[in-house]
Amino acid sequence: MPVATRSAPQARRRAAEIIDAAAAVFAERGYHGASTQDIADVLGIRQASLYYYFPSKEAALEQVCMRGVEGFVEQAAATAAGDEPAPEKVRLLVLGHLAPMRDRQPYVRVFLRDRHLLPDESRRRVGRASRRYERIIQGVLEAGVRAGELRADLDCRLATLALLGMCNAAVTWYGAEPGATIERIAEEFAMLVLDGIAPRGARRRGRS
Amino acid sequence: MPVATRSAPQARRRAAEIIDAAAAVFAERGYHGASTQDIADVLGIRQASLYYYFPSKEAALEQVCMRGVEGFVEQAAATAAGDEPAPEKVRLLVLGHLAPMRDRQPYVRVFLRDRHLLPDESRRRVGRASRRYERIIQGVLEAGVRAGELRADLDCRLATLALLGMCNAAVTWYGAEPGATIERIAEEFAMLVLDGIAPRGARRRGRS
DNA sequence: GGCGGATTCTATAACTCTATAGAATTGTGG
DNA sequence: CCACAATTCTATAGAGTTATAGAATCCGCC
Repeated sequence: MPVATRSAPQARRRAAEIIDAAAAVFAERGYHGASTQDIADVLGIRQASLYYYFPSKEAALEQVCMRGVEGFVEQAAATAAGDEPAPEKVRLLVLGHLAPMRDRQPYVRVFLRDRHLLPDESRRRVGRASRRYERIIQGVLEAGVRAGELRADLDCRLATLALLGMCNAAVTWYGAEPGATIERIAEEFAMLVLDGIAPRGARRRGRS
Repeated sequence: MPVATRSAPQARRRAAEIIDAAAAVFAERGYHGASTQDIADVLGIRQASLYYYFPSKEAALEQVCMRGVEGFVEQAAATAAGDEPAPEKVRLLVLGHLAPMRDRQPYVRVFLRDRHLLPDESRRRVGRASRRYERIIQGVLEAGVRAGELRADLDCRLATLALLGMCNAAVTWYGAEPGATIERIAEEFAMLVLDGIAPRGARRRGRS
């Protein structure tokens, strides 16, 4: 019965190439700035041929965004569940957040910039995932404060937003900053978040 | 000779309203996602009437972006030239960077997201301004390190990028985070950057 | 070698968007 | 109240975009 000419793995690989091209084009020009013609050009096929692989441009964005988020929540949840001290967890969270920017930069970039353009249903779905992710990180910080492993007067909400903003920005310049590997960035960012840029002894907190 | 019917101030005010509308629409939907029709709808006028105020949609983006950057370099240069200690300068830089997000959020938002869509010449101009801004901040950090006011082993380049990323992200959620005024955000972010989130004594640097 | 599904192509409908041309309207200073 | 510049309008050209229909081609397998 199954008379498949091209093998299923072959077909899946081709489908992945199509989405790769879409991700690359969306990442470079933005969803609205990119045309399906641009995607076809990258692949060397005709614009209409794309519609064999996805039913609409929006559906392509959805696939790209889905690959852009995948793994974040799981990785963070695993880190949060570990029994390392909070500072070490923060280190792991930073690295876990930055690593996908090396491994699937275009996908993450599109997700971060254009997820709000998704159709209602999937937008709400990724919205929920994002909020869950934020809450995991914030939870790690709050637990750290309770355990006395992090500063007692920390505003965990703002610290979470700061951490995410700092890391997310990397997607815009990673690859253009010479010498900045993901590991180096992660280490430096973690150190910065944990200890700050002021020297060890000097704490100019309660006004000198 | 000058027979102006509507006074010049009146005309300038109207022109500002037009650009305000463009900024609001670009900020909400992105440059490519927004149509000139959308801008006209906000103003309650016809799409073609906009072209009395700007010669092209691109020119409107240019005006919005220009107002989005204006002041950043000047403010940072003034802070850098002051004689406060480096940590205090960092505090001022953070506040100076965040304040425009309260006072002209749509403009800053459009600038941050869509400046790379500008036509070549103006893109290069704002590119130069951005680089100058980054260099001022990085210069403050480097001077602080040399003066012993900041940690000696700091990577000033990455710290600069971290600081900017952290602050820039605020434009996406400021106004949606209840209770987060610009002053509170600035204070918290400055504290975070300077001292980190780890408690005062605990420095887990040279592995516990 | 040729069958049949998988893949790509041609052609085009239907729509949206920017921008221009020129007419109509508005409102103020003389 | 009128002349005239400033402002807005109607109408539309022209280019580009998404998506569909159906034909053509490809290719592993019998």
